Amino acid sequence: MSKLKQHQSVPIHVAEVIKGYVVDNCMNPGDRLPAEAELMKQFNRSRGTIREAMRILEAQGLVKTRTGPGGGCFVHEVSEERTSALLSNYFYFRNLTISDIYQLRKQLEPELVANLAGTLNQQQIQELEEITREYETPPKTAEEDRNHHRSSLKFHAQLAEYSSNKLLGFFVRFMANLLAELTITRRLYEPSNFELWREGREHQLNLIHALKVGDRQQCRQIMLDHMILAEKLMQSQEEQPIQKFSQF
Amino acid sequence: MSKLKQHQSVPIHVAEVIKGYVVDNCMNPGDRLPAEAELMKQFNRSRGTIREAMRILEAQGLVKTRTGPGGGCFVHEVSEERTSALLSNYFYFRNLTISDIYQLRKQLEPELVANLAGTLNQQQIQELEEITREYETPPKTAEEDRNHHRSSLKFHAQLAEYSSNKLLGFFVRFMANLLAELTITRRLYEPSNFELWREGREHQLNLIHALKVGDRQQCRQIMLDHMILAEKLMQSQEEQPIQKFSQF
DNA sequence: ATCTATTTGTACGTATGTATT
DNA sequence: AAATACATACGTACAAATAGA
Repeated sequence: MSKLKQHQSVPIHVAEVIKGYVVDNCMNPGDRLPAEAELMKQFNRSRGTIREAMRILEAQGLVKTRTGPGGGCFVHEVSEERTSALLSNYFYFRNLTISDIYQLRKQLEPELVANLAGTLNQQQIQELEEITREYETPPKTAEEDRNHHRSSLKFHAQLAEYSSNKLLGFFVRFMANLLAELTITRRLYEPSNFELWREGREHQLNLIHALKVGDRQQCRQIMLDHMILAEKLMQSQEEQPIQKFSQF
Repeated sequence: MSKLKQHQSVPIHVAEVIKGYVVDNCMNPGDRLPAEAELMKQFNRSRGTIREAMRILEAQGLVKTRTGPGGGCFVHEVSEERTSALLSNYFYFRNLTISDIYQLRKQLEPELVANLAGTLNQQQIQELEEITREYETPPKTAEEDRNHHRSSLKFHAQLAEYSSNKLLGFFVRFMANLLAELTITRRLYEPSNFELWREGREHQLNLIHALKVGDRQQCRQIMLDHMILAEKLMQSQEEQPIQKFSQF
């Protein structure tokens, strides 16, 4: 078990073994790992080494540490923010384009809302309506346009939240976050684009209605139309690649 | 810049600042970060603290360290394995099911191969054919069946590799890896399932042909059929949630 | 409210390992 | 083969946080 893999630094190895320990013992979020002193004895390593191992696990979001008596290192559910940030970093050097993202959105978001049709409760519908109110008036400035844009993406992230398919939900939210980070000014606030703004908003209102009455096919179609429209809007910008290191 | 966020440990803060430094200076993979001694001076921190910060960045896959003269800490392109492992960890406590994954595969894989139709070169086609040869005879034992299963998933991962859409490619590969980690024995080697094995294999051969001649619609349809078949095969197993901490 | 014990956090010095020149 | 420049690991000391007496 504690055989050291060649050319792998000791802290990394320690971190891996601890990870295995968590899995083997079916530990759950909140459960406490042995204290540093204990681990020093078990691995026969110095404090610094054990601590570096802990930092590795912490960076991966798998544990949280607390000081004080009863403190220590605790198993922790990996947060969505962290995972999302880590995934963004992966794409940092890989130059995604707007069309790459929209190819996926066109596939996944209609599917997501079709699943949601007729399953949302009163409160969830209200939350969606709440968000749409954030952009009920046409944007008049670049600043306002950016806010509208972000709120609109929040609408999609919220839908993803409701999905019972956690994998689908995560992917959809991740893409919405990627787009939100761009904070592109689409110059939608210029008069020529009022019509597009109106159409986009109408889509979302129609979608909410279709979700209420549970019309799967209608949901799917509206979302697809909406994606095509949204892509058109963003494509009007130069096709700049997406590049950003996420902090957390 | 170096204002310390409250309740954020020093190493994490140092790691964040270094990350910002990489972004601000548009550093690329291979570029060298300041040496430990240098960072100790700049941040006015001890060696241990700087090293913990480095461990954090390393765990995120953003840097690699090398010993020796001319060694040090280098910016590194986040590897797919690492990202994939981190993402798996996120889903560790979230109990994904086989159907969750297949809902996505059914949407994404047909789209992926449609894009690939007529774009693959001689060598790429050969690589695919190579993989299919790994399961040209029906499996006779549980062990053989597992290997077939993994090879088949390798076929899908390889297709994803060819996609010009890096986002789509990553998602598809990630799902293939998730399924491969399951190493479920499907008892496909039992006589009753020969027919299903034959059908699945035929799909892949037909797909290669359709890719060659560049029939987008055909590619899409074959892959969809294949996904439906594959799901049926896996669903014949009890619907166990997917739970595994990825090592790397 | 204060003190005390526990546990992590930070710092420093030193010795050793390792790859390049 | 030796010198060099760097990372790796250890041990100790003390600081900070927190829970409980």
